[in-house]
Amino acid sequence: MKPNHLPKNPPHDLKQLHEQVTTKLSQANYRYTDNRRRLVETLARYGRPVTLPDIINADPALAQSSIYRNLELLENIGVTCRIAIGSEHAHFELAEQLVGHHHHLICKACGTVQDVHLDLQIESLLEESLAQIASRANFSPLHHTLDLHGRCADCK
Amino acid sequence: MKPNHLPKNPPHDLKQLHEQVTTKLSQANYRYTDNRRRLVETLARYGRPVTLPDIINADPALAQSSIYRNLELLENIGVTCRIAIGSEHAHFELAEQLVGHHHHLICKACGTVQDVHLDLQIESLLEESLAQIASRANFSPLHHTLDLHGRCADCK
DNA sequence: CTCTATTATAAGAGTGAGTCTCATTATCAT
DNA sequence: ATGATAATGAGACTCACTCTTATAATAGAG
Ligand SMILES: [Mn+2]
Ligand SMILES: [Mn+2]
Ligand SMILES: [Zn+2]
Ligand SMILES: [Zn+2]
Repeated sequence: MKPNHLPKNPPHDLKQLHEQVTTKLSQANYRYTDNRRRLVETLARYGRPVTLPDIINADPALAQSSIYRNLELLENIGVTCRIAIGSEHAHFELAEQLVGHHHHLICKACGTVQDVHLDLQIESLLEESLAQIASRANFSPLHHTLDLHGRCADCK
Repeated sequence: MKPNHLPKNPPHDLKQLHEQVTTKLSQANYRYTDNRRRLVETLARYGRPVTLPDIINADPALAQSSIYRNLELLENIGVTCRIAIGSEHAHFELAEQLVGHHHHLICKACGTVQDVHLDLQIESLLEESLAQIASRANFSPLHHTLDLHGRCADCK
């Protein structure tokens, strides 16, 4: 029912990603500066939600304040997404509009987050069930988040 | 964000709740002080995840530092739970050990969080699917979180 | 009931992730 | 080129949360 499953574009296709970001930026009358390009590229290279220190570690030339400013700008036009883990740092990744709907494995030990995809059948059953719950509570649903918490392969 | 309000009628199983908390505290060699009793009671009365200002608003006699300290202590013995919404304040509620497994409706406008229960059949299908995903990623699952984001009845 | 060791409290100082300011720099339009 | 606008980045600042520490409450021994 709900078109929550948008086409997934593999993050290894950097050129196509940059084209999509270019379009979104120009539609909002923003420039695709070198700073922004490197930020998007860093997120794409990681391929999983990362913290601000992760980003600076991958590209130390980027300034903290500029990264935060651009992450907010890019989030507003649907390029990136901020996710709230329990960790002291927020995590950032490419938006589902670009990389498709997915979920997260969150390691309680090292804090790393990994993308995973739910079986399409369960995903749609879940959507249906959540829509029911929402209408019962007179709640307007926008999107859901589903995280699995535990210990990653490296930490167990 | 609109102010939060306590429900008029406290649940009539408060006594049982206090008994359970007493047991957990004494097993860990902690005292069930007046501060801790009032904190647990405030969380029970709200019946949904609340922020620290919410708690102080409901019981202004409680000191901020004591609330934080006791919330951490109570979380360590499985009485309360801290949840990370995107909001500037963390949210706290009674642990699932005490109130059962459930999920959350999160309002993007006013920030309030509401407890909801998923259909048992879908819940077990989901568990199964997540277990598969975890084993495929060599990940040791502990628990999952499922939130529906949107606009609550009051805000839409 | 004292006395004492231990636990809990609370005011305020401290921490740090994230935001804001503003002077400088880059880019675009003419 | 010249002026207008957008973007940058260093550092000041905010504020949710933690830590310190002096005081208060409690349990247990005698
Ligand atoms: Mn999903
Ligand atoms: Mn569930
Ligand atoms: Zn790990
Ligand atoms: Zn609302």
